[in-house]
Amino acid sequence: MRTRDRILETALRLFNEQGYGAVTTAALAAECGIAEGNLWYHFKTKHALLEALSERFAAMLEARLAMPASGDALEDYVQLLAVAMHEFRSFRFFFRDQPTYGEHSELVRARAPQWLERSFDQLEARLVALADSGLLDWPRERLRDLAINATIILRYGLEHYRELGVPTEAGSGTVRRTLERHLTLFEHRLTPAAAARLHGALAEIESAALAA
Amino acid sequence: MRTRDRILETALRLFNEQGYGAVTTAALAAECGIAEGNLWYHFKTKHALLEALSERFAAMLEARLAMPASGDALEDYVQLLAVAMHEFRSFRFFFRDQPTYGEHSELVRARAPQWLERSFDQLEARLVALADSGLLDWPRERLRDLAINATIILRYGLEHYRELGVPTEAGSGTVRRTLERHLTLFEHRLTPAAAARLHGALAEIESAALAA
DNA sequence: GTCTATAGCCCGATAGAC
DNA sequence: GTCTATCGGGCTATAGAC
Repeated sequence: MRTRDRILETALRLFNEQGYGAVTTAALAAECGIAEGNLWYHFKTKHALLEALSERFAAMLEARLAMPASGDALEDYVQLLAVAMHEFRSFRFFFRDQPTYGEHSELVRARAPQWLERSFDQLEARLVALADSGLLDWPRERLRDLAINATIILRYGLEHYRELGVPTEAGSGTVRRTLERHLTLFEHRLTPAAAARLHGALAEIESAALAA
Repeated sequence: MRTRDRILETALRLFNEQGYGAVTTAALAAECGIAEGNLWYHFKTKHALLEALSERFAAMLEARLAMPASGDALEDYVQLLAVAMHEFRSFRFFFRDQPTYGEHSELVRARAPQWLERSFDQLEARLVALADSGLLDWPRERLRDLAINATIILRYGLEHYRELGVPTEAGSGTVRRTLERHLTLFEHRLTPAAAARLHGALAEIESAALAA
């Protein structure tokens, strides 16, 4: 069973780096240090490998969507940001290459709209908690637009820096910069104390991700 | 010379719909109504076809970046939005598929960072004009972050709706919705009159794009 | 479970007649 | 300029020995 897991981990890494279509089964086998034929023993097709990764991806998303709130609105918001940014990087190719024709699992393509809507719900709920705690002053009927904009900024953060020619590996500081800039969306409507606590907490997210 | 142009137009349409890698030269020739061999008379390689499209893309970008300001800050901002949204749709695959390994022209990959920075400059300048006109109340040192966030929201608008499962063809209303939501970024800091004028102007952008 | 060898396919590109 | 015919190569996947 260890070979199968090593294939999955190596495939995920290579897909994240180069994209599903650009990674040949020959290259994958070489990187795993096994013969190409052995690949087909563990996965009948290349697509089956993608489906196996999709299930791990789905599990990670569902775990994040089921994340309980502690009651400390500010802490909960930061926690969601940390988990989400980790998710974007861990399964980067699912987020990045989704549009590319034919490269995606039916599982992901079918559930993506609902996952996205539920992610908006989740982020919006945490923003509502901030507002209800008196830390954020924002008209409630516009909190959803704020949640959607924040999601887009955070989600495409890595690709934004890649296009700028900035290295995006873990520790590059791009996650931190994305998080800081996303605060521009509503920072001026936070209490000064809440804004200060948020800035401090964001600084720790990237280092926490590196330690993990 | 007309066949060459028809190839370019058809290729651009198919690439925008399916991606460069997913469009085979056989499919392209069939869609053009010509033999595949004829393709190689007009373009030595598939990559040369991409380079030819890249030059048109570059020309469109440079034209937008050189767009003069009329002096009416609000009018100029709306005009920039209209041109940019048209650009995103016209050369959608360049924006969408840029990360996909090997699918891009050296020309685009090399110039992308500078184009992006200059686009931020351009948008920031128009926001500064809004602020200087007294229509927008925003701290000047944070206008660049606002410009970057706005660019990301606008640029990934189509892909955001695609992922949600919403049709994104011209006339689908997704451009209008993206423009409206991007106003959430700073609408509350506009004078009421400016906000009203902006909302009215945005409504016309999509219909203008359809007429064009 | 892992290997070697190879089949089968599709794609980009060439050659050369018209 | 446009066509038909075909090649060479790379990729996914299979067959079968060990």
